[in-house]
Order: sequence, then C-alpha cells, then structure tokens
Amino acid sequence: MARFTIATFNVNSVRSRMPILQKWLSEHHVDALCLQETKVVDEAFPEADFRDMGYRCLYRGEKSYNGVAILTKEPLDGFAVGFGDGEEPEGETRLLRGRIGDFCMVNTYIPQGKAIDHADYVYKHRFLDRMKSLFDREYLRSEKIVWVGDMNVAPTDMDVTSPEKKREHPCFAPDIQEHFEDVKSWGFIDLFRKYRPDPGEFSFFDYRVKNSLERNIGWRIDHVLVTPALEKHGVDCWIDREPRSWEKPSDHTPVLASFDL
DNA sequence: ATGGTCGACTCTCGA
Repeated sequence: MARFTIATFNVNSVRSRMPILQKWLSEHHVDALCLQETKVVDEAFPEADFRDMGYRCLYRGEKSYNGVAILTKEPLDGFAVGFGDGEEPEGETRLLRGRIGDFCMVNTYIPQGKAIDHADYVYKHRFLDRMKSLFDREYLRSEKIVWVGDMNVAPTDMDVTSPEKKREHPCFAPDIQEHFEDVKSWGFIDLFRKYRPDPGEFSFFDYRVKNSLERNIGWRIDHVLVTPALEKHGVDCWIDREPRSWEKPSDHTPVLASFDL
C-alpha cells in the first residue's frame, strides 16, 4: 500500500502562477498535478521549473486560451492528447490522459459555454457527448480511473451560492447538469461529495465578485470523479483554499484527493 | 451578485 495524492488546479496561466505553484508544491506532497488553462504554447511551457521540483510533464497548449498539463513524480506508462475521435481538434488543448500502472488519469478543461443561447454552449454539450464516447471506447468500468479537471458544471444547488439566480447560467442550467450527470453515470462517483457532504464549499471564486473568498461566494466546478474500483482505495478529497489568498492567485483553488493504492 | 477583475495580447476577448 502506498499513498497517492492527485490534485487538479485551473491555474489561469501557468506562467503567471509559477510562484504559487512552487510554494504550494514545496508544502504539499502531490504525486500528480493536473492543470487547466495553462495559456501557453508547448514551446514556452515551463518544463524546467517543474523538472527542478521533481516532476515529469505532459502538456498541450495554445496561445492565450485553454491548455492542459499532467505533472507526475513517476513517469506515465501511457498517454494521449485529445479525444482521438477524428472530430474537431480543439479538444487537444482541453484533454490529456495518462496512466501509472493500472491507475488511469483523465484531465479535462470542459468548455465554459459562454451563454445558454450561444454556439459555444452547443460545443459544450458536444464535448460532454465526446467524453462519454471516449469512456465507452477507451476504458472499462472495472478499471481504476480518476477523471479530474475544470468541468465548468456545478452539479447541484449545494455547489453554488445563489442557485435560484443561476438557472440560466451555462455552468448551472438544468440541461447541462443533466448532461454532466449522464456522462458521470457511465461509472463515476463524485469523490469530493463522498467525503464532504455539506454545502458551501467552492473551488472557483470570481475575481469580479468583491472579497468572494472571504464571503465564500463561489462555485464548485472543479471535480475529482472516480470509478468504484478506485473509490475503494479513496482516503480523502478536499479543497485547499489557501493559495486563493496568496499574492496573484488564480480564480480557482486546487482540489486534492488521496488514495491508498 | 455579473456591476466588478484578471491574463494574454492588443484593445478586446474569454472566464
């Protein structure tokens, strides 16, 4: 048995967040860190900084937007970029997969959608369809899979501050919640909710809401989802708000989960 | 709480 800790963190630019990442990783034992919104082309990804901290890097990004990475202490046994379904290539900067032994990791940055009547919202729904197809095509329900990332969906009224005012928000509308649940129903359990059953814990605090962290006005849209085969090994899953209060924070917080494998 | 603020990159978009 060995303790394995994975974290997911929308960094909102990996280059602007390097000081926070260095401090945070020096203070926490993290075996795998999945980043979203790295906002950097591959040629400029700060791989050396992570290597100095003992991590190997898998990354795929583009200028200004999107971009994902998986940083691991141990080398990945296998990895893939994007869906590999022959459809729109934009998924390539929103989806990475890797594996350490029989421990499978999927890191996603699901499209935000912009508005429920916007073309981007159609793309968000299609992205969820492609997620379910990916699990059908590439995985077995009996495998140890952790699907993490910025999902841009707050699943229930427990996961936002004022649910009644958000029914038409692209990250909270009933149709996107139902679609997200449908993908999860492939075989995933919300690990954070298992260990933290009470409402009012969030992973995103909008910069535009004054003192959102202190007032705890936020959204829980960053998730750690696991198959039952991995849930059995779960130890804890939690949100670390501290980096959100440091200098030059991301608008998101890390979400961590640990397993005894 | 969507008014506000960030980040990247041009002055505006995306979140």
